[in-house]
Amino acid sequence: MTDLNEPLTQEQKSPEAKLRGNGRPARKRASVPEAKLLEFAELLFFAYRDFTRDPDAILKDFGFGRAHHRVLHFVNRHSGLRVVDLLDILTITKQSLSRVLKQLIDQGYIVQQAGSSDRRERLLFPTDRGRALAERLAAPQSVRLASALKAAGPGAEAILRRFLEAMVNAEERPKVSSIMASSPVPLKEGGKEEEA
Amino acid sequence: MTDLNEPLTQEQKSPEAKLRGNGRPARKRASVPEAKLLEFAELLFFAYRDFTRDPDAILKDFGFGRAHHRVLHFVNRHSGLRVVDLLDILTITKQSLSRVLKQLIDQGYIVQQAGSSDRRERLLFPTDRGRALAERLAAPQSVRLASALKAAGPGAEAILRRFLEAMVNAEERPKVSSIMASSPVPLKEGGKEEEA
DNA sequence: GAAATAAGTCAACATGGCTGACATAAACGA
DNA sequence: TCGTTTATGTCAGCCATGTTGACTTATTTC
Repeated sequence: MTDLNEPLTQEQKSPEAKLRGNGRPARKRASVPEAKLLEFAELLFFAYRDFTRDPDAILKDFGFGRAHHRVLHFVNRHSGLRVVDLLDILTITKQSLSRVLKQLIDQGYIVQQAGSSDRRERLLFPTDRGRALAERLAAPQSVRLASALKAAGPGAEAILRRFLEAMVNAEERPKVSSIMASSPVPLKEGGKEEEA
Repeated sequence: MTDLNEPLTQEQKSPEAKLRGNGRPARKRASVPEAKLLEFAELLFFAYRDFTRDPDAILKDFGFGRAHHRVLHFVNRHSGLRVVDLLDILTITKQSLSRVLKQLIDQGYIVQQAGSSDRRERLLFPTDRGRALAERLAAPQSVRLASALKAAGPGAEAILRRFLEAMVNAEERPKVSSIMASSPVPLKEGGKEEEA
């Protein structure tokens, strides 16, 4: 909304200002003004801040943190993925992943199964218990998303999808598409599910 | 609190299932199906993951972290805000804020000024240096947002704004609006700006 | 003048990132 | 067949940033 140009507090403008020329776009297409872009950045911060609130509260009761949620989510939604896939998705080191994954396995939320074609691989699957927790964590987020999409108005789904996809690093997009396309693979029975 | 069920050794329990009834929405309006909502949740994760990447890399060169970015951003965009405002925005404790704020002040990115009507208050302002860093951190994010908005297509701005606003907790919305409406307040001269 | 408020500080602790080094099993290539 | 690469796991320690709790200092307010 309004607010436009942004006062510029002091004067003499300070050093940088090397990327943005001035205050007026002038040439080029009517691209979104800088000030408006920064508002979107802020809104994104607030939206994400609250998006994670509900699951965080639930996780606390289980002695887990947000890192556990991320792992459990992707294992549940794309079960059968490998450890290396998870590392790639989360963009963390295997040592970091190891810590939370181990806890989820030890406490019976996730099980591993050696890959059939490559037995070095450890494919990850949620247990019933893991699915239950994943769904419980997802529930408030789904409610929030559904109501926000509704509030956004008609056409929001397609536009938001394009927006979010374009926010991802270009080189990462094929990877993200491929992950999102991967349906959950059923756990092969017969392996030692060490429980259940 | 609660502590409820907790680990409970094996499964044989599958606690959840209490929030979601089944798999079919059946009645109600044609709301977005659960699976699609979870895709948006994933996309939001990927988008935010990459949204923070560029500034994180820059911050590293300065010996700062994401927490410094958040503080500097809000002080720059809404200069003159009080410490308590910042706590409210970030939803962290003052001890957490204190650590990063102190560093930003000590290193000349932010200055404080006692409030004129209430001298207990410490109003926060960016220095030239602080503004410069804030803008440098914002630049790649603005580029990303601008291109994502363009990719989203016509009408994206209004829809995205409504979506993001609705993603914020309802009780928080007035606060967020008020923050976003607050233009930067100029630093009153006479204080000691210790650099520039 | 007492109480409430804004801010700051110290200390201890938890989570979840990181690097580096190294181990094991399985697959692969020459 | 053997040596290398790959997928995974693990130990040890460090860092950033969140937490709680206790307490101090100004300043405003009643």
